[in-house]
Amino acid sequence: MSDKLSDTRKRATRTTLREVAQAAGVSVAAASYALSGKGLQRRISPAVIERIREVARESGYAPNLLVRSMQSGRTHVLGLYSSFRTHPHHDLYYSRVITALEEAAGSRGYNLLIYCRPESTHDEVYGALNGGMCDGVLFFGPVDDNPLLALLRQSKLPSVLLNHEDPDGILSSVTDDWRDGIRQVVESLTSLGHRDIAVVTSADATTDAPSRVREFTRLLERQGISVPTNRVVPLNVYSSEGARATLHALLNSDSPPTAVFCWHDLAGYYLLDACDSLNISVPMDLSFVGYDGINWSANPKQRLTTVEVDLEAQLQRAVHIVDRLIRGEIVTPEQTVNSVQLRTGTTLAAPPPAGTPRRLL
Amino acid sequence: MSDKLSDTRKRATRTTLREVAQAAGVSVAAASYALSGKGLQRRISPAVIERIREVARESGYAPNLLVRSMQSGRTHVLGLYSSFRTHPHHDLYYSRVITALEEAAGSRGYNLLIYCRPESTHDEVYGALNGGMCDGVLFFGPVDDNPLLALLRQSKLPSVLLNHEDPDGILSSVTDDWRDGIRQVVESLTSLGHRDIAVVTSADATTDAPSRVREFTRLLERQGISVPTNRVVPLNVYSSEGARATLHALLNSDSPPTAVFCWHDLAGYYLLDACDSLNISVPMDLSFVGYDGINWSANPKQRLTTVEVDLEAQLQRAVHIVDRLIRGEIVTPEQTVNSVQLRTGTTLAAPPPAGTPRRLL
DNA sequence: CTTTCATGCTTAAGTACTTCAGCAGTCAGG
DNA sequence: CCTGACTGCTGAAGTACTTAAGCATGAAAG
Repeated sequence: MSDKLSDTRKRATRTTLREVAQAAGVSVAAASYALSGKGLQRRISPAVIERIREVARESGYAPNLLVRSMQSGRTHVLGLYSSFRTHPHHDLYYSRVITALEEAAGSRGYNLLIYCRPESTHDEVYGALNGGMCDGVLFFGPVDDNPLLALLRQSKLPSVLLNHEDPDGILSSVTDDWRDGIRQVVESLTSLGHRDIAVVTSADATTDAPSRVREFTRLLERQGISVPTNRVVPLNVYSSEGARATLHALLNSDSPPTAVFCWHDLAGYYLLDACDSLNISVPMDLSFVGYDGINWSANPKQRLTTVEVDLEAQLQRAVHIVDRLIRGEIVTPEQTVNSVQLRTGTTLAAPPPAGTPRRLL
Repeated sequence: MSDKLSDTRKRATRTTLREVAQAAGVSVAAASYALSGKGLQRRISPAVIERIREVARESGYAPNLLVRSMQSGRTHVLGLYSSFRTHPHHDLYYSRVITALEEAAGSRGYNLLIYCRPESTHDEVYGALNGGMCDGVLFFGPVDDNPLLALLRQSKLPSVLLNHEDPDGILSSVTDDWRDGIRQVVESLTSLGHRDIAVVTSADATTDAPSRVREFTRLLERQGISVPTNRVVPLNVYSSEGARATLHALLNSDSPPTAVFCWHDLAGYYLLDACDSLNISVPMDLSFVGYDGINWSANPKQRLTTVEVDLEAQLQRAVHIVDRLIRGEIVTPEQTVNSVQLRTGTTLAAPPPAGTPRRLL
């Protein structure tokens, strides 16, 4: 007989502790003690405890976690902010990220709150992340001149950057040693004798493509090998046609490159497929190297030579750090850099002998 | 000069509205009006509003969303509960689910809370879902005799089941018309003349494998075609070796099946690869049909004949329904069934003529 | 017969906000 | 000189809980 509320309010409001207490004929405090298990040491009689429990069960009572979190200051939720627009071509990578994060977060008692609206303003995002709905934040995205990072640094919110270090060194980060990974790629290419090298990048600046590509060309130039701009081509549409178009842009020349570095493996596999359909033999005509170590294992004939990143370990580490920041076990930021390893596949060989006429298309 | 709190409490507590109000020399109410934008119609002078805003900006103040949600009853968060244990072989599918849900949720103003601990008890999960942290729940998982569903039905929590209908018809659901999909598979196989048919299933009962396989064998039996138990084999380890082992179990006989139905596409693609390495020609020696319509597009040579499911549309629909339930625009549950279509690939043909000696291994 | 103590509960304060109602102060109109 | 309206803010209640402190009762101890 809730005379007033049930008439005026429309929204089906959940059972509250007060209602349970009322129905059991006790005070709210008694109900709280009974249901939290602290009843006995707080001297609530077993009979009353049982009665309260019974009422709670019957009414489907579930304590309001918002209130609980407000008081305890803990939500047991980790926020995941990703500036990536979720394009299909990120699926294989993003899927690994989500799956590994779920595993890592769950094992430490956290759920995962995925922030779904990258088109918001920085202030909106900051408000959402720092609004108390999550205990800490994992931040996926580019780091240069990002106003959001300034807000995060100012806040006390435990945060860990993924894949990028904080230029200011204020926030914790977990990254792969991508500079060394790129170095390994460059070294293996040049030591095999490649000097005409192309790069497949992404037009999407929120990905890791720009930094990888920049480092790649920088290192090559230090060895006296320049990468002309017409040999840096984006792969934007991840389809057979898109891959073939990119390949055309790369190879339609009398002196096509002898090797291609792809900023991530998925691009590499699409291009390998395009090579196949265009009768370009890999690695005899053209070598390929990728990045990320994606296990495209249902297609084992051609395994891309790539830089293997232990993404799962990195994400586990990130959750570990943010957990310790949340618990106050550490206060100073930690920058973790995981080493990476070039993994030999079937797509890298020495270039054709100099002077060989090469017309691939 | 927070004399007491800052000494005793250790956790770095976020800036509160009270602190902002104090610093600006106004009441909490004034600060609230100023920051919420309702200042002018509530007659706070522009000068004071500006002062409060300034203090808030400097202190990095962000309103506590837990409190706001507690009062408004809205968190703008959708919970995703999935009983699937996230195995690598779910990646391609789960990735589509997450990506599509992010998109759908974000476009309607929701973030996504992924519940990460399927090993919890039903009461724990119920408490977490119904604890007020999310406005509604998308439920991914098996439906038969699930005690969690009983709790969800009892609660007022807006919920939508994905991929399975509520047997009791109380909860809303969005499913593909999988019975019809299976029917199309059976019809296309039998009309081509296949009568020796094997099934690849999963040992994991929390997947969709059991219901699909049950329906498949049921429909075959109604046509007088029985599927002996030794022709129902699980594929559990998603690797070249695992696929080869499953293929051996299926084909190591003098009368091997002429067609294989795989409960989902990923299994199908792994098996196609195993066939390739064992020199079994598909579809001449053996036909394959899958389910889900996964776009394994970097491997276009062999396209699995499969049942195309518009997962993205379904998830969008699910978010739409749960949104309307949350807003109270609909009260009665809605069962949406999306039609599916057998997509012709390269892996289905008529069986070898009867009497042909067949020894595939 | 009073004091002490344990028992079994209740009261109330605090959490960080929102929002309604209200209260001084000023000014114009009658 | 009094009334009414308007301005610019404050007080306090309400949100659903947790938890320390307190209070009434009865039994045992002195």
